[in-house]
Amino acid sequence: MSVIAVKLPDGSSRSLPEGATVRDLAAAIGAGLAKAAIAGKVNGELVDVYAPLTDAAEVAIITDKSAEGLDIIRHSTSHLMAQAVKALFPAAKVTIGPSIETGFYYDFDVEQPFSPEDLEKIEEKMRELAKADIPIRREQLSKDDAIVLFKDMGEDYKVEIISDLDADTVSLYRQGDFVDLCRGPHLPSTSWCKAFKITSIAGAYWRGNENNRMLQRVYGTAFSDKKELDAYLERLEEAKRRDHRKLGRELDLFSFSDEVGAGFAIWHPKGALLRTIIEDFERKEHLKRDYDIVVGPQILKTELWQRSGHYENYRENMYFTEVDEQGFGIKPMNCLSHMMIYKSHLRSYRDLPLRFFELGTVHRHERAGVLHGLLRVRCFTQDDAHILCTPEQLDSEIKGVISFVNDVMGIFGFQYEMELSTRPDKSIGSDEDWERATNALLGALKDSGREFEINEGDGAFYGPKIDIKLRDCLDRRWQCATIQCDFTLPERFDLTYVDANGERKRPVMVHRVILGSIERFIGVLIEHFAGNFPVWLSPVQAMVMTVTDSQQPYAQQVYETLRGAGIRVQKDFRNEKLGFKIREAQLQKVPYMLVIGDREVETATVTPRFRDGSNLEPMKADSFAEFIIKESANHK
RNA sequence: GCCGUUGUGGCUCAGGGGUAGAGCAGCUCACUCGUAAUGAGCAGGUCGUCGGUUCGAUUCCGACCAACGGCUCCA
Repeated sequence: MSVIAVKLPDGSSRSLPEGATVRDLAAAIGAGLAKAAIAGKVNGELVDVYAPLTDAAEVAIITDKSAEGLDIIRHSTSHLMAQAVKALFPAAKVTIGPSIETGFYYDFDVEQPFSPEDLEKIEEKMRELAKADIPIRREQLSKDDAIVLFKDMGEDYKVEIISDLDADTVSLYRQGDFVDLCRGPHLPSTSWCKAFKITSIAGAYWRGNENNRMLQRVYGTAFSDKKELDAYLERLEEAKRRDHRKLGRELDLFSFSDEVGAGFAIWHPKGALLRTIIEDFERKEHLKRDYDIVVGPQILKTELWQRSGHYENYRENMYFTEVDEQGFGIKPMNCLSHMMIYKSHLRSYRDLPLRFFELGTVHRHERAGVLHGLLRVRCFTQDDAHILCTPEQLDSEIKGVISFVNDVMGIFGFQYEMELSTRPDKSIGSDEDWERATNALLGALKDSGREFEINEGDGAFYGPKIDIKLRDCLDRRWQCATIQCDFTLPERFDLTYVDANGERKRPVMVHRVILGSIERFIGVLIEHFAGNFPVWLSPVQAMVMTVTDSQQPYAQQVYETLRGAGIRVQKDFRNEKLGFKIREAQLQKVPYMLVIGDREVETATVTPRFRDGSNLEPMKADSFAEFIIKESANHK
């Protein structure tokens, strides 16, 4: 019998008998590894443990410790779920079932949508099949044979997928009587699915196209062991506890009302104060960076929207009204008035760049099913700016915005990632303009030295964009900041400036937001801090509370001193037990509580108690005010 | 917009073909109290909206509205 030699990741090589598989290799290295091997990577390609090795191949063993291993576990678990569904509902047609970031899903075409009880049955069946330890084996078939096979089984979707494939042969995976078209690799057998849970069910269009039939998508998650699964489920619970819709109500920040209308938040005093703090911060930061604050109206004539292209491309998202037989569009974006401000003067190249900043409130008619708390609303305020500059200034302006984003994200304590989105199908403007704009963004991204991704066809209709996704403390990503190039609007509005030679030139425009929508940003902020806002953002920074009625006069003095110093302070002089007042302030997540008892009255001090239960040293009320002011200035 | 689930007092939830209950919050009274809930009493709902079935609907049926979980779309 001849012998082959394979190379391992550490550079060493191993001799194996011809026909040896990945599993054999793992066994040759050690019994522990053989037990942990769920797949292999041969010459950079993932394969099953049953895959035979070839001479001189570079081989790595994949275990459940790696991201690739987890991916395979999830993918195989989705197959296990499909097997269970076919066993319980033979009429169900299988479609696709990939692993995703948080687990996996499988889409089924069924006459009757699954009920919660069905899901329980499916999960139970999955356990049963996993326990049976059914081997999962790969088969290779010609395309035509595969089509016949799936046609005979009535799996029309699989037939469609295979027919679209550009290959002569396809691979199948068989586990018991269940067969699925799949590239693989998969786990050695079903018993390797050890820790999984079906999490939810939802409708999903076949191939993601809303004109197609709606399928039933069953979501689940899987991990290499129970402990990690439990940790994930606990994280879901934590996310639920932090849900900004729940905290928004509990902290009395905002609400929604049927009578007001879907997607329109109403801001209660504490929420409105939080907004104001953020908005004041933004004005200050923009003025620091040479932006000009501007303000435009809420509705503008329909003809203006026609001229800008919004009427053509964005009409279905806009609200329209009529006043004195004149049509108006409620603004879904702030750019138009900024354009008109630019046009109000003859501009020189010496004026540029011009940076117009507006905390602009916009209305967008979002489809009913997409609304979600503050994260997706129909009326929101953007920290919007339009930069008008010469083509030569474009690069440095974009870099300036990226650095602005970096500063602000640092202050709020968010990590972030950047993505470049290119020209979509529905768009306006010439190919040359698109290319120029895309290159400008690409150049700035490369210069930033940070990693970024490219989303083909994801740009706005008027230009390419950089999207910035911040990452919260639960590692979730949120789209907030965006930087969008626009060579089209200056053209449509015939914006010009006079260059050094006295010639009329066309400026370039950049739309950009830093926080994006104040609403969405606050939603993210609430969840990120679980409502425990840092002192500089807390709508109520301190609560003065008395032990008994007798301390009221002094407590009132403390309250007035702090109010006078600009501290956001409230008082609780109710005739309640101290424990009760502390509990309430604690639930309201107020950072500092100032308990005023006889001790404080006698020494004319306050003893600040932080919401984590720790105390500061007793101090005079004005020292406490200074302390809060200093903390706030440092964005603590 | 599409699929599924849900809709009972401010909040969390029970109930169910014969015109509704609990806890918390609210109000009143007593207690004057030192770091996460003092006690007692009172009040509060045309059971999401509009139709239909029925002697009778909050309960059954239908439509609409809204919320929730997704899909598609997006700041």
